[in-house]
Amino acid sequence: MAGEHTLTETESAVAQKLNGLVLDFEAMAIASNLFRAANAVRNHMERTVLAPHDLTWTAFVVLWVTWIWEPIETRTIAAEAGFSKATLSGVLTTLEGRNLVTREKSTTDGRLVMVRLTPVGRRLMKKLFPKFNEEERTVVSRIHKNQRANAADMLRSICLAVTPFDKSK
Amino acid sequence: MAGEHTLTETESAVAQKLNGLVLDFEAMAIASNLFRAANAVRNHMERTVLAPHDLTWTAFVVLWVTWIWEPIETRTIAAEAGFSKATLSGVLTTLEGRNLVTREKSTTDGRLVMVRLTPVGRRLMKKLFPKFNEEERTVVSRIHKNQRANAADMLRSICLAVTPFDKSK
DNA sequence: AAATAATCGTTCGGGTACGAATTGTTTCAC
DNA sequence: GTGAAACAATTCGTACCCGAACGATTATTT
Repeated sequence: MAGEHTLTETESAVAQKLNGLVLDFEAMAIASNLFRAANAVRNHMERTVLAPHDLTWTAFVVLWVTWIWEPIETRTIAAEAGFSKATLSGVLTTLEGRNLVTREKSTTDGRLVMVRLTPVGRRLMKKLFPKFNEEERTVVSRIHKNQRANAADMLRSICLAVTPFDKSK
Repeated sequence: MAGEHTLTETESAVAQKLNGLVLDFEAMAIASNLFRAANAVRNHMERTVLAPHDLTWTAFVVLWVTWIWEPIETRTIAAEAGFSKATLSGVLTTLEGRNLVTREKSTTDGRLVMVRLTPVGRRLMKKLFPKFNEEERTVVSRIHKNQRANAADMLRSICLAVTPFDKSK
């Protein structure tokens, strides 16, 4: 993470490549840093909190969402966690094999599948989440306290801007 | 993306799960929104700009870094793009098979591999990047202009906070 | 009631993603 | 100068990750 080239160096290099074209370097910097940050945080979490319990970031997110809202439909987990149903299917199989979650057909609608945590999964989350939140505190530690609400808002604005539906307002 | 539960609902649900424990909900919101945003942006870019050219997000990032700095060492690409050398190896093989990049051993150090764009790759980037930047403009469109520099800084602060070395200052 | 459409979770194929082990190269100690 | 240590990229094994296609179930039409 954190490439060795500075922003200005990159800008002038790009400017040379596309002589005369109008580029929004500020937008470029935000998009680029958004990914550096997300990657850095995920790697940090996996190394410090998740790896000792043999959990990937994605697996943890699925456990977390299920823990909060169980019983929960798979489509809701996917929407809440932010990845596709196809991805979720595989992750659930992994977690099921490790006896952390259970799948069962909905009794009211045969198409739906309800997901729950096993007692083992519930115990794991109760132990893990405080540690996780502790590291989340590290993540934001260099953002001024009075700027943090602002930071969350900005990230929400970015989500809104690229969400397909409801682009108005 | 954009789960159906509001932040406050989530907070009270979590609070119930961990009765009495002190949690930093602001940190939680920032970390969570960071990933929603990063995912949303990547998916948006893949659907609007990249899919027509059969490129994944990662493949595009590799092409971009190479385009700006070629000839470039593989380890530098990985550092600049923010993922592991193991990942890069696979992506380079894919891009090489599509005749978009070339690999060649460094003449001065036999351990290093230098990567370049092929003419085809260079032509692709010259056409693609302006469209990409156009969409980056969409990404930041809902952040107030006078807040954008701030946004980039916050994301950099997050990177710094979780970067293993040089935690001081 | 029987086609038709919509919706759900899964599967499939191709492409990332990582840490650990591996292979090849250079450098360092002596 | 030769063995050891350091370093670079790749390979390996496992686990995501997505869109598209699929089969099963429910809803809608007529």
